[in-house]
Amino acid sequence: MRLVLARCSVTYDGRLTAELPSALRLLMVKADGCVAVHADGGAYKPLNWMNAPNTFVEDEDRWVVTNPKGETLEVVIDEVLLDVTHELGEDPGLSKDGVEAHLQQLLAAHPDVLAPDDGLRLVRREYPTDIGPVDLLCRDGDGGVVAVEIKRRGEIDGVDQLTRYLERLNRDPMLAPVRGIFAAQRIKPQAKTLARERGIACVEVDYDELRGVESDELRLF
Amino acid sequence: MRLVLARCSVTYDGRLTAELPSALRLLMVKADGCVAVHADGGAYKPLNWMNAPNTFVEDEDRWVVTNPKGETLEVVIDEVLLDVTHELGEDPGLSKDGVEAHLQQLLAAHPDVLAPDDGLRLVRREYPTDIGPVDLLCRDGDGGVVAVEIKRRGEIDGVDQLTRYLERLNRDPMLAPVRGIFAAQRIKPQAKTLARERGIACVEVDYDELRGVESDELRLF
DNA sequence: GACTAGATGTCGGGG
DNA sequence: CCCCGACGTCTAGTC
Repeated sequence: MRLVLARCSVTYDGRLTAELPSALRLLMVKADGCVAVHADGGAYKPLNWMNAPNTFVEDEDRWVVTNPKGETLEVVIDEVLLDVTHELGEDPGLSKDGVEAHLQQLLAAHPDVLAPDDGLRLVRREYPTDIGPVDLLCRDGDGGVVAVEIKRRGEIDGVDQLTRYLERLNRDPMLAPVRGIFAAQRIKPQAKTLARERGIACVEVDYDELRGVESDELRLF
Repeated sequence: MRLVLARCSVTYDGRLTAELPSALRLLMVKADGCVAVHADGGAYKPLNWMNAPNTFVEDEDRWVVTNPKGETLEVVIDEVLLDVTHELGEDPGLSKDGVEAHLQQLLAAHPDVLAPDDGLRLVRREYPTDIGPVDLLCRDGDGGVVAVEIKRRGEIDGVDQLTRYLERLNRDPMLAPVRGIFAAQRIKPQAKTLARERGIACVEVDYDELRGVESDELRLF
């Protein structure tokens, strides 16, 4: 990784055109060749950047970065305060926990939480349709089919997504009629309203409680 | 801005839980207090980060960053290769051109491009509804109302967005019936299919050609 | 503060 | 390679 603190101006020409007048900034060049131009603020997003793969041509006071898509980043350097290079090596990488996948896993194991009185049983996770997989497909105690869309945060586009799935599923005479459940840790009022209009049930799931149920069960063994 | 190259391990506990085992990384602390942990690859996105505002507590070999939402980033430092601090000052900022706003501007000036035979005239840009503004509202030669949704890239959620607007607009007896046009530089097949099912017209707009029309008109003055 | 829509979104998975 | 959905999305704008 190479770090350069420099007074520089930058132009990007690609998916859009953007310009940065001359100022002090950090130029970061990573081992994979990607380049980022950072100001001293504004979260982690750089002002300008070019992701790998790209070609890097360095002149005395000018960098030209181009990529196969024909985008260009040009840095004109007026003054250099720092220019250091270090090899960091491969990163062992990040392990994550607690995202939507885990919520889906927990609900797949405990579909009853979604509708305590309906006797829901899981048919399949990621049930395929021609427009993508439904998170959970279940049947209730009466044999009725239930499609479940799971989000960490329930917003209006999630309701649209479930609506599209229901539309497809209901064309299958083996499944129809299919009803929908929209499940999330928190569901926004607008999303609830839209769901109600469309006859879709909303369930707000308590993630910590669900993990509690899970660990209770483990404790039984 | 402070730049630290260090062998370190990192944990984040907040919207999710994430861990990074010990390795050489770049720690970047900006003037606004935000912290980013970068590996030597993987585009501009850091492995872990905490955006401002947050509180930063530094020990001999441990950083603890917390924010008002109760999220925590902890960095345990094993070895420091570099630790430099420079004041960069306020950045003059980025100027952009060519995004969706410009496309909307061009189409507002030339709605005829969207349906050459219909005699479209612009009624209003950003026509308000109770769920947000429609990009363009037009009338055709027969007085029929047309709602236009503009995207740089036409995808399925854009069709959903326009569908929601049409639903609202068609409740207004002064406007109904309202038909929809979905305009973008490129429209994905799935989005076209969904639009067709819903009776929404798709128009792929040539941005450069449209700019050409614009400059031709300017030339007439 | 809530809600909406845009982003050079980025990133990862599946066909 | 494109297509698609998730993201600690982030961010700017409106109400």
